[in-house]
Order: sequence, then C-alpha cells, then structure tokens
Amino acid sequence: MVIPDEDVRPIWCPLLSNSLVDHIVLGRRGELGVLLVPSKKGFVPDKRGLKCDLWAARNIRQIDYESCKICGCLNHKDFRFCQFCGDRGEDSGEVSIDDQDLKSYNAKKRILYLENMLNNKTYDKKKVSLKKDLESFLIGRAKNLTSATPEDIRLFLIDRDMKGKTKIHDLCCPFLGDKKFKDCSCPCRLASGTVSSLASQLKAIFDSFGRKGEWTESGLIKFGNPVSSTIVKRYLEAVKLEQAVAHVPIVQAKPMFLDKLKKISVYITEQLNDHMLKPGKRFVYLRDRAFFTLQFFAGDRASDLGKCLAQEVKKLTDSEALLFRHTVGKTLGNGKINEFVISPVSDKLICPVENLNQYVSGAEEMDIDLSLAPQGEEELLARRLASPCEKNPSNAQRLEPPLGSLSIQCMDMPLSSDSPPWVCTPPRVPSPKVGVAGQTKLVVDTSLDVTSIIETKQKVQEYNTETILGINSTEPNNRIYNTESNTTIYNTESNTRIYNTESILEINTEECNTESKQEINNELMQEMQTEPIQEVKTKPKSLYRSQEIKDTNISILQTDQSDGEIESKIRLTLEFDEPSKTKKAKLESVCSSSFKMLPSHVHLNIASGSKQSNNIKPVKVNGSSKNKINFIGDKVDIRNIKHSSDSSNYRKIRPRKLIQGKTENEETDLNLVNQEETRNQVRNLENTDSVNHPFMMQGSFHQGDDRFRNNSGKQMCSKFINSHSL
DNA sequence: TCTCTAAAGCGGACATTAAC
DNA sequence: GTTAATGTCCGCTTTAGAGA
Repeated sequence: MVIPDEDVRPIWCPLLSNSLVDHIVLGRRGELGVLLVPSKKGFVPDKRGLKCDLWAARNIRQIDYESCKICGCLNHKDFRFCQFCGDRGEDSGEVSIDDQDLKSYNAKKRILYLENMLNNKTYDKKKVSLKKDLESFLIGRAKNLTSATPEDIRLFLIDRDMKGKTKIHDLCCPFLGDKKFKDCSCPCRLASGTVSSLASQLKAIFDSFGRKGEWTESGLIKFGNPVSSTIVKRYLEAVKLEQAVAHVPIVQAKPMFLDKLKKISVYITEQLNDHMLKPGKRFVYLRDRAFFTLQFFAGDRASDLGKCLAQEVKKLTDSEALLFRHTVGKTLGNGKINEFVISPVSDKLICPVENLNQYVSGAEEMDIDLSLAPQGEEELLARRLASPCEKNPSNAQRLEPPLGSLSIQCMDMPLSSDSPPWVCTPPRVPSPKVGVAGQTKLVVDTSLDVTSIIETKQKVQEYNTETILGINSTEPNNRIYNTESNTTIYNTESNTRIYNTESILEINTEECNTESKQEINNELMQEMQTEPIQEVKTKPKSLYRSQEIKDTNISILQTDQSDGEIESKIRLTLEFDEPSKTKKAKLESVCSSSFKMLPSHVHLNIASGSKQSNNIKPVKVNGSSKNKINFIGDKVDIRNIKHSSDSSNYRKIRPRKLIQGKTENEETDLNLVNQEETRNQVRNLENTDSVNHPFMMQGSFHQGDDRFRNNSGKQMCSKFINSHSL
C-alpha cells in the first residue's frame, strides 16, 4: 500500500499506523522522478516533484470491521463515530473531549476541502497570480495592497500594457488596420478588452482584500477600492478610444452552421464504416459525433455538456426523446439547473438522439460500460464525452485531422452555445376594440385562427396569456407534446422550457379570409402604396435608444439611426463594396439579403419591443378623476398622464435621463397626440405583418434571458436560423 | 503551463403589462 | 392600487479557448 503523507492527515491515519508491520519512504516532498506520469511518449519520470512525502507499507495486519447500523458502511470494530454517515451508534450523547477534537478536525478538513474547491478554479488561480504580480510591483514603489492608490494601479496597468501583443498602428502607418503585420515600429499593447478584464480582476482583488466601495479622496483621507477611481476609469476609456482610432480589429468567434455539422457527421460516419478501425478510435468517433450533434441541437454550452454524467440523461418512457438535467456548469449550480428535452430529428445523420444511442450501444459492444468508471479513473466514462472542448492537456482523445479536407478548419470553435435560439414569438394580435395586444409570449400552436382571435377581446386575452400553452394549468412535471410541430414543452417546478428541434417554424396558419381582416389588409396596402414616406428628421443621436429602429414595416423602412448603428443592431454583413446607398436602401438591402434564408412565412420583427410601449392605447373613459382624459379639440393632452396602472390605459410619459434640462420624452414626444390617427397608425404598422404572418422572430433579446434558456448570444442565433431555414 | 483575448454571464435600473 | 412577471439597456465581472 502506498500512502501519501499530507499536511492534514486523514482521520484513519492512527488506525492505519497501528495496523502496519513495516514501511519505507518512497520519496520526500519535492523529489523528482519518483513517480512515472503518462505522456504521449508513454510513462515518463515526473518532473514536478512530489507534493508530499510518499510512504509504502506492507504486511498489514488484519483489522476487524463492523458495519454501521445506520448506513451499513464498514468501520473499525470499536468505532464510536461512523466514518461515512457520522452516526454515533448507541452513544449516550455526551460530548467528550475526543468528540470535540473529532468535530474540530472534521470541520478543519471540510473547510480545507471547500476552500480548495474554490481556489482550484482557473479564474481564482489567475487572480492569485495577478495578486502576486501586483504586490511585487507595489513593493518596488514602497507600497502594498493597503496603501496602493489609483495612480499605482494606473502605473501597474501601463506596465502590463507594455507586454501586450496587439499592434497599435500609428495613424500614419501604412499598415493601419492590419492586425497580422507586425514588422513596423508601432508599439504592441494589450487589447482594450484585456485591460478592462485586468482592471476587473484587480478590483476583485482589492474587494476581497477588504478595500471595497468607490474610491474617495479628500485631503489626507483616502479609502475605497483604488480601481474604482476616476483615474483608472479614464485610463480604460482612453485605451479603448486609442484602439478604436487605431482601427484595431476585433476578431470574433466563427459560428458553426448546420452544413458544417453535417460535414463532420459525414466524416465521422465514414470513419466508423471502416471495419479495420481500432476500438479505441471507434469509441472516440462515436462519442464525438454524439457530442457535436447533441450540442448543436441542445444549444448547450460545450463545457456544460462535457460535465454531463450518464445518470443525468434519461430516456423518456413514452417517446424517443431524451431528458437532460444539468446541475453543474458555468452558470449552473447554486440552485440553478438546466433541464431540457432533446427530440429526434428526421435526418438520422445529425440526429442527436440517434447518435447518443449509437454511442452507448457502440461502447457496450466494445465492453465499455458507460455507467461505470474505468479502473483508475475517478469520473464516469460519460464525462469523457467532453473531449472536443476539454482543455489541453486532456486525457481524452481528440478528433484527428484531416478535417481540413472537408473544409472544416481546426480553428473553428466548438459550437459555442452561450446563446439561445431566436424563438418564435406569437404575433401581437390586434383588435379594433382593444387596440395593441400585450407583451409577446412564447406560443406553440399548429393552427391559430387569427380571424377568431381578432374578433373578440376574450380571444385576445386567451391568446396573450400563457394559458394557451397550458403551462399554468398543467401540473408540474407533466409533459405537453405537440406532435405535429415536433415540439416539446417540458414543465417542471424549476423551469419551463420550450424545446424545439426541428420544425417550429414550419407551423402554418390558416389563411384569414374574413371581411374585417380583408378590410384591414386592403386599407393597409392602399396606405403603403399611396402614403409618402415620411421625411426622417435629424435629431441628436443621444436622444434615441440604441435599439430603436423607427417604423416596423420593412417595406417602408426609415430610420434615424446611423449606418453603424444599423449594422451593429442587425449584426449581419453589409455589402460594403456596393455603391453607397441611402440609409433606407441599405436597411432594406440588409433585410432582404441577410434574412433571405428564413422561410417565407417567418416575419422578422426588426422593431424593438419597446416600440410597443410608445404606442397610444385606446382611451378607456372609466370616470375616474385620476384617469380623466383631457381633450383639446380632437387631441389628447398627455402631458400629465403618469404611468401608474393599466387603468390609465393610454400613453404614458416615461421619465428618461435629462438632456439639456429636459427629459427625453419632453424633448421627443408630442405633447398633443391625435388619438385616432395615431392609433390607426400603430395598428397598421405594428400588427399588419403579425396578422399576415403567424409568427415572427424576435429581433432583439437579452443575454441570459431565461426565455431563451440560460444563455443568449449571437452564435446560437445564427445557428438556429441556419438550421431552421432548411 | 501561462498569457492574452473574445465572449458572455450577471444584476441593477428603469420601463411596462397582466392579473387580481 | 398592488403585485408579479416581463422587457430593455448597460456596466461590471467571469470564463473559455487559442497560441506562445
């Protein structure tokens, strides 16, 4: 038996010592070459040295064991305290001195264990390293963490800045904007994002050191976090500006689309068809194919999926779908879990369910039991599913080249999925009686009769509440299947997910052919054809929220935003080589070209959601003096109407930041609004496409918005659109 | 293994709506 | 009128992965 002699000796150490007949020292702490460690070249002598003394014992005496009455685990026959469940057996309950020591020991051991759990995280190790650097820098200035000032921090950042690798070309440099060229005399600095990140880490270091709060400096009194000071903030701002001026390009992640997933799957399947393939490689291929396809359709983060254990995956009894339940991950834990259902897709090649099943059955054929950890490994084999994203070095094998032959470059990131699909949202169903419908909700239905919805307020209410999903009325842990759309809603206490795998966008709605609908359409078409496009008023940029794109109808686009804002908003490629276009034409071009892969019945709502809140709702005269509407002629005076409740059922004045002494609303909103005219305008612009097209894509979303699952980001958006445009 | 970097998570502030 | 839930923006903080 080989025993490590650690700083904190285990509780069973005395017991073990008594049972040993003979022992020798194999190596002392720090000694090199005592152990052989695995490497690509086989087992090689350890170059790091032992972390503690290593002993070898032999001739262990027979120890008499006794089972614990509570948990059944084996303990020494004279045990007074079960090593496993803590039961004290038939003890009287009096706390002896020994028990106190034992408690103290156990507490100490547990604290050490918990501390290690935190300190072993990569980020924490990095902070410790940074802290050391900072301290040694401060020593050079005769300072320490207690006495460091904002100026010290700025100098430290400048010191680090000199070690950067990002070329900041001078404006006169011919290589301005060229990231690759590094032979000119322009300086290399840290990228602005890195400096920000560095500052955040420094701030966290000072916070944990006890120097929290804003930096305050008044005469000799100086306290707070020096990183929170204006000096450091201005430094960061200046660095960002400098690099923006120097045209430092920001490299963005390369998304992986469905076509690439298919190529990977084709490649792996071809390899698997080779009967000469060695079992080890076969296992890797099976595992990686399952991983790639699962990650693509689950929208799961690679690292989260990599941490998935076999027992976290359940096969639903009444369908082929799989239920995943992640409890550990980047944002999981702490009471937060990620639970979702993966349904099969028709294309077996990329079907995540099919591929996972093949992985499991293939492993079984190779006598690899996925439910048991292999000898010598602590983790279940299923954990090794993570190989494509595991950090290097990893004991898990990687997918081997030549992926390049299939146009799959190794630089492609694994499917980054800190991101959600763009979900289908229901139309905001309008009604001549109740006006603009409420907030959009997630809706899955195969046949929505828009006509009937429009007709009655009751229908509108039904439509706009979650009752249509049956979520509220459904008992927890019931599944609601919508077989036609191949979409599963899984309702649990912790969260409700709508999981769409394949055809959520292929939902069709009955064509509306009633008179009222037709009338609206006719009016609208007429207006669109005859009404001149309003001239865009030029207003200061700061008056507008960045997400606002005025007007919701793509066919008569107009905007107050600059080209850059439009581009950043839509985040899709513009045709820069084309002759310059007007803003309207450019936006039209973007909308028509970039989204052309969308199915024809999908309407992309590029207007912001907040647009709705700017609309005038129909006036409800309910006699309340507080809600009394002041008419001036045929117009409504909205100046004194405050937002309080729904009873003030018309325009609200939204307090905003002050701009030159006026609120944004005062500056931009009309005080007098033609009630009927505006309502019609709203109805037409806001809802027409919704009526014509049953579903629209939500154009903006919040990162981390739970409606889009835990994560939201552009990678998944692009992926999702791509997969559903087939 | 460490450094650098891009990407994304998180939560506050503010705004809005539905339901009661 | 109150409350819970939803929607949007933004700054701060944390994380993962590439590459030296």
